[in-house]
Amino acid sequence: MAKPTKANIPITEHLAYLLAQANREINRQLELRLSKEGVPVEQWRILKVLSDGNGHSMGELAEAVLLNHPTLTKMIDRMVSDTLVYRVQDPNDRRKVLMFISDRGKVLSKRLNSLAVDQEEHILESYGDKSTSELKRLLESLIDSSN
Amino acid sequence: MAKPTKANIPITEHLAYLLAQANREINRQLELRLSKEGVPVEQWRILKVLSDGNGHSMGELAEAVLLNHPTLTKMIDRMVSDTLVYRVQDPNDRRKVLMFISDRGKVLSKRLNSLAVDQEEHILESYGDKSTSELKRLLESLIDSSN
DNA sequence: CTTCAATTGTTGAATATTCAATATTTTCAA
DNA sequence: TTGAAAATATTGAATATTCAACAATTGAAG
Repeated sequence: MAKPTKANIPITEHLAYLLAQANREINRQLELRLSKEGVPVEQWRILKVLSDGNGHSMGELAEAVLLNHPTLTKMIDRMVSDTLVYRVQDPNDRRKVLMFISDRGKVLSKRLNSLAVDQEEHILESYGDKSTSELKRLLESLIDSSN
Repeated sequence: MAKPTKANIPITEHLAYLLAQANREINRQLELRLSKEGVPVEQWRILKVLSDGNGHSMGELAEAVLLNHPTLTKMIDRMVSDTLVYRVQDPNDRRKVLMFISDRGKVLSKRLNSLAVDQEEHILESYGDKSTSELKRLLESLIDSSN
């Protein structure tokens, strides 16, 4: 007689595993490109978010760049030393710190962006236009459905 | 006149970012479930890979569970202390160490699997059958095209 | 008003990961 | 057969991340 339980799924069929694997691979490629500027992926994200020119609180930023608070604080400390960003106390809520991108940060951000865009284009070539946009759509929708 | 360069893409449209975000979210959910057994996601992966009953070398295992060698070595050290897995020197190539799952490891692995399957089912419900299988297909194909 | 809970960010200690160096074994060319 | 190079795993030091505690400010109830 057949077992009532579902057949054992190999790890390579778990969505969680496929996401981790794909993320690892794409991240590795991006890391490699950004390393030409000696910048970790997280700093690219931070600069990119701040490059709208607005002030962003640490909490908001942590959420946006997928880092938890203490890790972000310490990374921002380094970026402040490198004069890529700077802190301003929020005048409307003095618990908050608003982060801004510096001129130097903007210059670097532009160079990083073209490296990142290079990668996107490389993916489009090898993986295809259609698959890429479909994958992005599905990922967005997965993220939405998880909240 | 229009700029010849591509318009600045927001970070939320980069595939690398969407993958990181989705991975973070799904991983967090899985982590939460596995925490009922006090086991990190990586140990679930290790046990799952080893639960075919065969010996797997450290290199092979590191690749399969998405960890680099030194990290895996140290995690395996802990799992050996917990008697979930054990090391055997490969008789055919004495540079290698073959990892095996213990009986205790098998018992734990089964419990972890149902937690992981729970999650898959939860995703199927909220995200849909069709989207899930399509997403998996696209992820596999992205991973393939990256090698 | 006053007080107490919630929010925000940082810090220091504990933990985990990574990098470079090492040890061992195997492979392979001379 | 020998010796150098490659492959495999581990180690220890350097880095990075996380957790829990803390400090400061705000919000809100009484």
